[in-house]
Amino acid sequence: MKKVRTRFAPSPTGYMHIGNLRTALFEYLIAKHEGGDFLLRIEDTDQGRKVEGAVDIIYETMREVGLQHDEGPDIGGDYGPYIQSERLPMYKEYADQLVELGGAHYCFCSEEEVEQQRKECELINKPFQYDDPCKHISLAEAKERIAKGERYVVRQTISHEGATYFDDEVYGRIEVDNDILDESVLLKSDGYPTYNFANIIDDHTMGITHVVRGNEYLSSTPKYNLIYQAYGWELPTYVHVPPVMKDEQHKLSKRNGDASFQDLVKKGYLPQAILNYIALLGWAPEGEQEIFTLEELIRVFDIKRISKSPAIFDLNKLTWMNGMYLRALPLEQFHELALPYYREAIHTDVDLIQVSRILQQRVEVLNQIPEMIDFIDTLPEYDIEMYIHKKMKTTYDIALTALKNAQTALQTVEDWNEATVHEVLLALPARLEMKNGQVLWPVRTALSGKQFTPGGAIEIAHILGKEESLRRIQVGIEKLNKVCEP
RNA sequence: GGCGCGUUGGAGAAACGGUUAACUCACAUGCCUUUCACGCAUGCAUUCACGGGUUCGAAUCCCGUACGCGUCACCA
Repeated sequence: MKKVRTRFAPSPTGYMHIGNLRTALFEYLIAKHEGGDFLLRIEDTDQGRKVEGAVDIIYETMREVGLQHDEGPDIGGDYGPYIQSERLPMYKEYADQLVELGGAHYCFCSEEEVEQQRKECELINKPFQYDDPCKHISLAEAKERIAKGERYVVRQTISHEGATYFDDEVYGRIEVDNDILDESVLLKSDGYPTYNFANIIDDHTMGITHVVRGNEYLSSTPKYNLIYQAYGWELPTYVHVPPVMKDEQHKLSKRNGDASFQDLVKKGYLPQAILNYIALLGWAPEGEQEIFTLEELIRVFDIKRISKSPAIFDLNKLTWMNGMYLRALPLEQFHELALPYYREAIHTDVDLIQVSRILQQRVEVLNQIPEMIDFIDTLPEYDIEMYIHKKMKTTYDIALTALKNAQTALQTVEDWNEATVHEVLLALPARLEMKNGQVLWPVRTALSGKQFTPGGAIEIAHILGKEESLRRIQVGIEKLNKVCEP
């Protein structure tokens, strides 16, 4: 059994697509599940689309999610170079060889001539197939014209007899009649290979055993298999994967403003959570487990369980999963991740590790943090009606009583910490013949001025400190005094 | 339009011809609880796009229809 080799071959466009990242993940998992190699190849033949620093973003992303490649432009390997633009001379050589083998021919037609035929096809609503007069030019004559400096392309030669098929690992046997196959350009007149040709040559010369790619290539794959046949090369195993959609009709794409990997990270999604979530798009594990480490994914991944139908990216579920990851983190690690977000909202001197303690159980996405804790810095303006809570059975009078008693009780606390505050506050309900909520709800409201807060009255009081807590309770008392009869 | 592929609840999905169609997210309700969140529990597809057929029996096999996506570049 040959060693499995897969490749991730992105174009350096400046960001990492979620769909591409998922393809990379599948490629990585397929290789690693079999103990094989995963390589990185940069497809930069489109010079017009080149973006400065884009390659670094690719390295950075792969590093962040832990998809470590075994060979690539940055680390080398036995099959280099791993950047397509550095492999240019090779494609021409292979193209010439293919012509000798009868799998392609030189074509001297102008783009206008091709365009004209395409228009005619469109007019009668026929699928476009270029009927190339150059097919009948003898090889000797063609070489002569090339020698004289005529511009030419190398175009695939396809016999219109019969049918060709291939067996895809996901979609099964795909078969098409040869007479619908267009003879497309392999080597452009500027000497650059077309994408598909470069792919064939690179995949073969790099010993790729499993070609994993989007299912948009499903219908053109038979055509390119003809090239493998002409060279006498062994076909790779094909794994076509279904697309990742943003809704039923549209693929997820950065061009439509959909989130890229780095956008999500910027919002506070963890790379590991993102990776885990996208593994579940178009693939399902055998059991009921959904949270997986990369190691676990490698172990359980199975090509057979890749789905044929498109999967819609659900931010909702990613958010849930991100929360699971956040909660599973050691406190110190969560704290470190949260720190930058604290700085956005908190400028007073509070014990931020205490903030992390109560926040970790409640945050789902890190960028929710500033909004959740803004009350720590300054007590927001709040409506007095917040003191009324049906379930807690509070009224203005009860709230006022609770606050006044809390105030006097808290003033006596010397050593201000959660235990002491807890002790003092929880002594009140019994003494006042109230329910816990009737005391703690008003106190929490006075301390935060918010409907919902991370943590309860005691935790918040601890974080705010004695002085600020008492000040806020006093504010609450004054508010309530206005509506309560003395 | 030709060709290719797909279609299980709002989303991800399981099922591989055989009792009440797993599980997760979302949603709803209840419990827990000082709010929220967590956690726990319950509910949420009499039905698998639709119509035929095969079979004792079909979401699962076959045929057709509809809808969606892809592809038909000297773009990747």
